[in-house]
This record gives sequence, C-alpha cells and structure tokens, in this order.
Amino acid sequence: MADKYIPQEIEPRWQARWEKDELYKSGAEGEKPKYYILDFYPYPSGEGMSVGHARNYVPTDVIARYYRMKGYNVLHPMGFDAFGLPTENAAIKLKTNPHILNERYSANYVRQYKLMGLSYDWSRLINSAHDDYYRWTQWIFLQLFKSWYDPRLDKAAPITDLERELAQSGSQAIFDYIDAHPEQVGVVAKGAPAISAQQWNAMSRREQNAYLMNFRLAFRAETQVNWDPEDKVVVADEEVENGRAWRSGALVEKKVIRQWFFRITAYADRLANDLDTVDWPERIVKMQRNWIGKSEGAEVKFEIGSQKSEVRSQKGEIRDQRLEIGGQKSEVGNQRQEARGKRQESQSPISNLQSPISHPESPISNLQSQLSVTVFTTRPDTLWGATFMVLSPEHPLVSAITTPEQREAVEQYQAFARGETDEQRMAEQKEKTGVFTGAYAINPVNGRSIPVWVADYVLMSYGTGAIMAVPAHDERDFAFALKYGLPIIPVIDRPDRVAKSLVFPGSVDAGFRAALDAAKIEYDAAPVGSIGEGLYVTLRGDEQIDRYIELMRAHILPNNWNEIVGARWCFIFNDGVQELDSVEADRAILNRCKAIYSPVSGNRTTMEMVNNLPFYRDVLFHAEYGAMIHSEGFTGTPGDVARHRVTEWLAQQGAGKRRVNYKIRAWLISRQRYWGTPIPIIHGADGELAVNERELPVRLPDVANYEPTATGESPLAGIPEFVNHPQGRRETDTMATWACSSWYFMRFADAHNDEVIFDPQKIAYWLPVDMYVGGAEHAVLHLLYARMWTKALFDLGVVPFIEPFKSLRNQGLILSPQKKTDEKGREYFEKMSKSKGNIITPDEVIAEHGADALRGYEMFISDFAQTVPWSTSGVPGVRRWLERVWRIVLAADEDRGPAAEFSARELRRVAHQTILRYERDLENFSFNTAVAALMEFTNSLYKARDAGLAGSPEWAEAVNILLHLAAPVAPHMAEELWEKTGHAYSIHQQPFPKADAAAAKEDEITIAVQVNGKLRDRIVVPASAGEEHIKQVALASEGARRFVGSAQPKMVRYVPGRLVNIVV
RNA sequence: GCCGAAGUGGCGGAACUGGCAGACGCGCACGACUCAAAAUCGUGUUCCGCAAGGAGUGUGGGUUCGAUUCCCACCUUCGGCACCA
Repeated sequence: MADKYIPQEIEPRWQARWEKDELYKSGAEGEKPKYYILDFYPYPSGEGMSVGHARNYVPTDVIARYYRMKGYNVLHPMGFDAFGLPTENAAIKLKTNPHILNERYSANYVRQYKLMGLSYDWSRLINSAHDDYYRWTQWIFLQLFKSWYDPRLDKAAPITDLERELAQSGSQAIFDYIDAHPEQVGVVAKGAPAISAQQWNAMSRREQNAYLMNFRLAFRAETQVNWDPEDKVVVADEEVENGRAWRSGALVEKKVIRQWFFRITAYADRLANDLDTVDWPERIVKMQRNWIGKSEGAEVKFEIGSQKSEVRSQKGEIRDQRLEIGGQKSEVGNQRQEARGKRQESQSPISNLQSPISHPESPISNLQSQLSVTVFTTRPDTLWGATFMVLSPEHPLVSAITTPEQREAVEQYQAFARGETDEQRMAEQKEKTGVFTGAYAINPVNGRSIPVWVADYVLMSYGTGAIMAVPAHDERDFAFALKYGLPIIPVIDRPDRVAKSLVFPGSVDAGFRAALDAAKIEYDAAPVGSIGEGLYVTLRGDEQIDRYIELMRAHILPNNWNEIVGARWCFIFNDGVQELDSVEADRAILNRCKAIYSPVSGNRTTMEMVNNLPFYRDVLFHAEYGAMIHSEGFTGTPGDVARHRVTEWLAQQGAGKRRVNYKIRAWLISRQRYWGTPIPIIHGADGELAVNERELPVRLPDVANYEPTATGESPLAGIPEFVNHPQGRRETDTMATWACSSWYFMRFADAHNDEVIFDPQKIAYWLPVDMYVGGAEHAVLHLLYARMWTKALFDLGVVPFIEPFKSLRNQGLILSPQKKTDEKGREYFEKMSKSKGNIITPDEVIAEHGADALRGYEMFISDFAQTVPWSTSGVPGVRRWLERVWRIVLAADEDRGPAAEFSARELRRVAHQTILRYERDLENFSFNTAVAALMEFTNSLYKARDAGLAGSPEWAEAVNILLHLAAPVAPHMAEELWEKTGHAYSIHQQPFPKADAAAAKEDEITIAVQVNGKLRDRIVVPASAGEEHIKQVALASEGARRFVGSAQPKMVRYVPGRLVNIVV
C-alpha cells in the first residue's frame, strides 16, 4: 500500500527546502534569454487575501515556473504598494503607527503567498513605504520637476535649456511652434502667455520660477480640484466616478487649492499612439484612448458684433427681435442679398466694450482680440449651420459681452451653475438650461449674426469653453435649440439618402395616390390625428425624391403645402419649392405655413413645426459625415474631405486654424495626508526649490497624530522639525500612491541599489515587463501613469524602452459562491467582501485540501478572464485528480479496473499530444483547458494501466511527462513524486519535455460521414488514406447508404481529416 | 445614450483557420468492492421519443454543401464612459 497523499505534510516541507535553497532566485543578467512576469503591485490590507486574489497569482506563478523549465531566466518578483489611505485610516482607528501596520500587513501577505507555493524571488521584495524605495520616487519627482517638454524635440528636456532659451529669445518661438503643431498643446499650461527675452530678463527670480511652472513636468498650480470631504483629501479626476470619490464614496466638492501635478498632457499624443505597439486587451486600449480623448478640429474666431435693433430688446422678447434682424420678410431667392446687407451692418464691433481680460483660451495663439470668442469644433464643415453660440457659465468673457438688459438673468444663471454639484450637473437626461446674453457673434464664414447664449452644457474645462452650436448635426445643440426656439438649418446631407414626407389629408388632388403607385414610391396610408387619412411616404435616394417632388408639384392643391424632410429638406407650395437652407428661409417657410394652417402658429421654427410630427423624428437630426449643403461655395464638398478643406480655407482667411484637443488633464498628485511619499520641495524666497538630491530621502517623520486637518493642510504642517529647512519651508503635501506604483516594476531589476535608482545594464536586460497580469480596474489609472513615467524617464535617458508592459492580461473576478436573489427575482452572486462576511481565504482552502488543489482549481475554475462565482465543490474535484495522479504514479497495481484496450503506441501518442496541448494552452492563457488536458492524460494512464502497460518503457516515459507537466500547476506534489520515484532534486530545475511529433501523430483517423450536412455515420481510415479512397469508404458506409438510397450524389465534399459531406 | 465583452446541458465551462456541439470537472443515476457506509473503480447523463428518428449553442433573418463560429436586425447580462463640442 502506497503512502496516502497528505498535502498538509508535503507542502510545508518542500516550501522550507525551496526557500533555504533560494530555488526561485533569478539568475545573473545576460546569461540566458529573460522572461519578466509580473503581478499588479498589491496593496497589503489588514484583511489579507481571499481566493479571488489568488486568481492572478496562481496563473502567473504557473507561467513563471513553465518558462524556467523552458530554459528562460525568469524574473518573478513581488512587493507592496504600502502607502495610502486605507492603512492611514486604519492607523487612526487602531491608534497604531502606520509603519507598524505596514510591516504587519505585508508580512501577512508574504505568509499567504508562501502558503500557496508561489515562486517569487523574495530577495527582491520591495515596499513603497520604506525610505530606500521612496527615496527614488522622490528622485524621479525631482527629475520631472527639473524638466519640461520641448515640443520641437518632442521629448522632455532639462528646464535649464528652457531658461537659456528664454533669456536669449523669449518663448514666442515655442508658442509659434505649438501653434503650427497643435498635437503639442499639452506641453504648456493653458493660458500661459508668450514672453520676450527682455521680459524674462527683467523678471525677479521668483517671477521667473513662477513662469517656469507653466512648463515643468512636475508643477504646482492653483486649480479647482475634487475635494473628498470624507477622507479630507484631494482626489484626481481619474478617482472620481459619477461625482463620487472612488474610495470613500463621498460626493466630491469643488475647492480651489494649490496643488502639485504631473504634466501628463505633454505626453497625450505619444500615450495614444504608442498603444499601437502593445499586446493588451482591446478594451483596455480603448478605455485609454477614450480617456486621452484626442479630437481634431479647428479653432474658429467669432467677433462679437452689435445689433442695433436688439439694444432695445426687452427681456423675454429676444426671439422676436432676433427674427426681425434675421430678415423674416425676405422672399425666396432674396436671402443672399439680405445677408450681405446685414453683414455690413453688423461688422461694427462693440468698440466701447473692452475686455479687461486677455483672451482666456488661446494660450498658444495669443490672439489679441478686441472682443471675440474663439470656439473649438471638430466639425468645421458644419460652420454654415452654426445658428447660435454657447459659452460656458464660467467663461471669462460672459460678463464683458452681456448686454445691460440681460445682465441680471445671466448673473443669476451663473450663480445657479456655480452652485450645482457635479451630481446635479451630470444627472442623467438633464433638461438643458441656458440664457441669452443679449450679444451677437459674427459667423466668419458668412458674416451672419448669431445670438450668444450661456449654458452649462458647455464645459469650461474642455476646448475653449465656448462652442458654435450646429443644432442640425449635434444632438445637444439640437435639444437646446428646440427648447429655446432657435433656428435649425441642415448643412450636411444624410449619407443614407432617406427622406420622409407626410401628405396631409386634403392637401393633394385625387390622382396623387395613383401617381405614387405608378412611380413605385413606398407609402403607408394611415390616419393623421383625427383629420382623416394621410400618406406616410418614405423616400430612398435622390431619384425617388426628385420624382416625388415633380409629382407633388403637379398634384398639390392651392393653399396647401407638403414638406420633404431628411435627405432633401424642402417645402413644396403650389407656386414653388422652398429649401430650408438658411435662417431667412426658415422664417419665410414658417410664416407661409402659419398663414395656410393656423395650428402651427405657435411654432417658433420650421424644425419645431416638423418635430411635432412623430413620423419625422428619426430623420430630423444626424451627426454623420456627409456632403456639405447650404454652405455657399462649399456646397457639394464630399463628407470625407469637407472638414479638411474648410479648415484649410479658414486658415487662409485667417479666421481659424487646425486644433487638437485632449480630454486628459494634468495628473493631480499631491495629497494632504501623512501616509505618503513626501514631496521633495522647499518653498524659499524665490519660490519652489528642488531638495538637493544628496539630501534624499526626505524622510517621513514619526508623528503622534495622523488625523487629517479640515483646512486641507497635511498633518505634516504641524511638525516644525519637518517643515523648517535652512532654505525655507518644506512642502507638506505627500504624493498619491500612483507615484509609487508608476515605477516599481523598474526597481525589481535592481531592488536594493543604494547608489543609483537602478543599474542601467540590469534595467536594459530585464525590462520591459514581458507579461503583466492584474485586474481591469486599473485600466486608466496606474496603467496610464506608469506609461507616462516610463516615457519621461526614456526621454531623460534613464531607461531604454518606451512602453513598460509588453503584454497585459486581466483576470476575472471571483464572486462569493452563495447565490442571492434580488427584488425582481433575478439571481446573482455578490463580490467577496469583509462587510458581507462572505470571504473565502486561501488559508482555509489550503488547510483542508492543500495548496496544489487550490492552485489547480484557481486555474480550472473558468476562463481566466471570466468573472465567476467560487464553487466549494470544485476544489475537491481537483484534489481527486491529484490523488489519482498520486496513486497511478506510486501504486499502479492497486484498484485495477476491468481489462481495457490501450496500446503502448497510443499511450505515447497521448503523452506527446498532451505536451503540445499544454504548451499551447499556457501560452494562450487557457489555464482551464491546460488542466483539463492533464486530467485527460491521467485518465488515459488509468486505461493504459488496465491494459497492462504499467512497467513498460512507454509507461515510464508517460509518467515522467505527466510529472513535468504537473510541476508548474502542483509544484509540491510533483516534487514529492519526483523524489519518491527515485529522481534527484529538483523537478523544478528539469528541462521541459520536448514533444515528439512522430509519437504525437495519429495512425488512424475517424471521419464523420454527413448526408446533406447531417451526421449519419463515422468511418475509421488510416491517416495516410487518400481523398478518393476516403470518399469511396464514406459512400459505402452503412449510414450513407441508408440515407442516400438510390439517389445520385450531387456533390461529395471532403474536408481533410474531418468529414465527408454527401449532397443529394 | 455611446463604447466594449458575453449569452452553449441541472452547474463551471470546451470546440484550432466555417467542418462530428457539449471535451474536462461538478452534480446526479446505476453497477462493482463492502456486513454496511465512506473512499475507490467502472458505466451512463443536452432535450423529446420504447425505437427509428427529430430538435438543439439568447431571438428572428441571411450567406454556405455545412454556422456556436461569418453578415444584418433585435433581446438580455456584465464592464467602461457619460453634456468632451
């Protein structure tokens, strides 16, 4: 009788041995090809790990072990992202120093990792909260502080280079360069002015330092930030979800504080472009691109013009005033002249209104405007359809352009917008609100006046904080225009060429319907309200539309009209056709319709009128690219070139220029809390000074009290010994942990170097990370930050690679096994959490079934990326497999089943096929099928045993292969069996078995026989059989004969090695 | 609303490039061993049907000799983004 498999006895023994022998220590650099496999930097919490955490640690460990056996020099390290709020909050609650908690928690994590038999190189263990680590976090901060992004080199450069340039020639050339290369907008602070060399040289050192803050990659600026009132800390944009702080769940407040940032915006374009070079899950790449939010378009300058008639306008009557100016009396064909007349009239700017503020949002172009508003648009091809302009309530020009009549309303609105919380502002389906400023802007493409509104759906933080509204082709503008009765003029053709027309009862003569039938035009006859039966016509394509217009003109009755909306936009009267191609036409059409049919008299625009008919709703608005219409000389420009051509033309006219905008903002890094890396800056007489690198680390002092202060100051501010420095006052903010985790993967290459951040040769050998594995929740936080630091360090010559993580994989979540039912009766599984008391720990699973069973089940549970509930009965299933392996290896003679058919040749084939399957599966991260392959292989061994093969050379080979393949999955059991079968320590240092292609090859193949695609029989033929032979055998098979009968096969198709399909 | 992923037995899930749907495991049933039970070994297990056979991969269409796989429309679930002009 063989020994029983007792993992509780085997596992600790081997773990101790491996640790003593440093079996998993990485080899020296350069001796072999390397493979760097890394888990996401864990945050050690007081709760320890659950089986959900092991979901990535086990597979990465399997991969690490597999690559070691494959002959690679593997780097598989572990460390702790120890700074941060959870530990600090726990420290406050437990009244225990966070340093002590850190050591306690991370030691517990290490204990759990070792319990699972994970093969980390523990000699490289790091911890962000240790000063030998954060010293280098501070060092990187200083490198960024001492650098700026030179747009001409497209890389980071020493700030001293910039200072030299400023002293010699000022910054105009830099701004001009950015102007010509708008991808680079993020290299300098928004709103920073260009200065001359004289201005620079005339500045005090303090003023110069303040100016340099516009350029530094680590900089301090006063901005409105997200303040978390619960944790009493500032949080980054990336940490706010739906207006709530990511960690605490508290509603964030707006607060204006001086904060430290990293200028990630300078890298926006490279961060987006280099995503093409990485092997990452598509969704993560997408999320990063969305976050960076690059959009290309144009900046267009609109002069603010006066409207004589509007000066007298009364509040509430704005609309009518505007319409009067708009030329309501114009006749068809006359609008062009009217527009010209108006242009001259409105070209006199409001000269007595002078802006006290320099232009807010053209930091780069430094346009010196008397009074103009610059808008950003991605659709310059829609400029002719801009029927109004909207400014953000915070736009600095609002008060300058608002007329006295509108001032009160505008100011009230601004106060309202200010008071709104983010949650209110973002409330779903929020009704759009806004007020008219009384001012008009001149559309530079046609000289027409358009009203300027203020509305909170325009954000100050994006673009220029002002938009031209093109309601026909922008959903938001469309909703706003409908609500406030602003005109909507289509200027882009519908690419689908669909138009609709509703023929009112009694509007056409009796022959019309027959004419439609004859022309083969689709329509539905159905009641129109309660006024009788109408025709609901849908037209597809220009030809149909033209024919329809012709018919309609012939059949429309006097004092009636019919409209075509969608692809054509025209109104057919019995004396002519009017296109909805301008504000004047809008007015003219509406007036005529009102005169004909009084129920529409309440409508303010033509669009509002047609919008009342639900039949039309789906063709009124579209945001697609299409040929330009109603756009003077540009009419007919195809959709694919329209934006480009208009932008070029605008530039020639001096009315606009190409622009790029990014959604991504500067990365807010400072936190007003104790438990973080101190920012190595001193506030001296001349402004912010870098701490001398020789003085690093700036150590976190021990304090008695970690409570955050309600004023928003760090607890460090209350420690004079820390704050006071010969050169001034120390910065008391600390860095968010995102800084710590933005470079830890580099430190592993040389974890304990005290001289430099890391040895350049070691970093060149080990980095970048070949395989990076963790949860998808860090898609835009850590993964974006780490990429930026990598690129900055690359620019500065510190590292030789531009992307830190070559391949990335996300593991799925593990949920609690208990099924719950919600109010609607739907079943679901909860996440594991301490508060719900449903955590299953690896410790308890290991105590019962051993680490190898836990490991096997973590792999086997599901597809690696799938979210899945834990199953308590799954672990025993895997354990049963381990026991089967144990028994078949050690006691092949016990518990034999009935005699079976299994040849030695077959055993070899299965063994070698399993090697191939296993390799393919591991490389595809298909851990579940890799385990399944091992289970099948084990089952085959049982069959082979029952066929009497135990003891044969083929048997020995098969067992040997099984142990090698099992070693990465169940390292303890494999090691024990390796020893018990008389081999020398350690199986983990054995080379991985090579698959023998000849042995893996099948001798016979089973071919499916289908008749008309349905399986009717199977035939077994030699693998070498030819196509003709196989077809003959298939046709002769019983199943085929039965279903083919006497019929003559039309076709016999053979799919090599698979099937024969007989078609009759 | 937009973007992305996914819907396959009682359950977790397999199925390489369009080619035998349901591998492997859990559960269940039956048998062997046992005085008995557990463990173990073996057999069976998509549904309907005694069977021959038929149906079947969220729903409805399409392409194809052949579709879980490709195309179109829709439904559901999960994740992300959310007035970004």
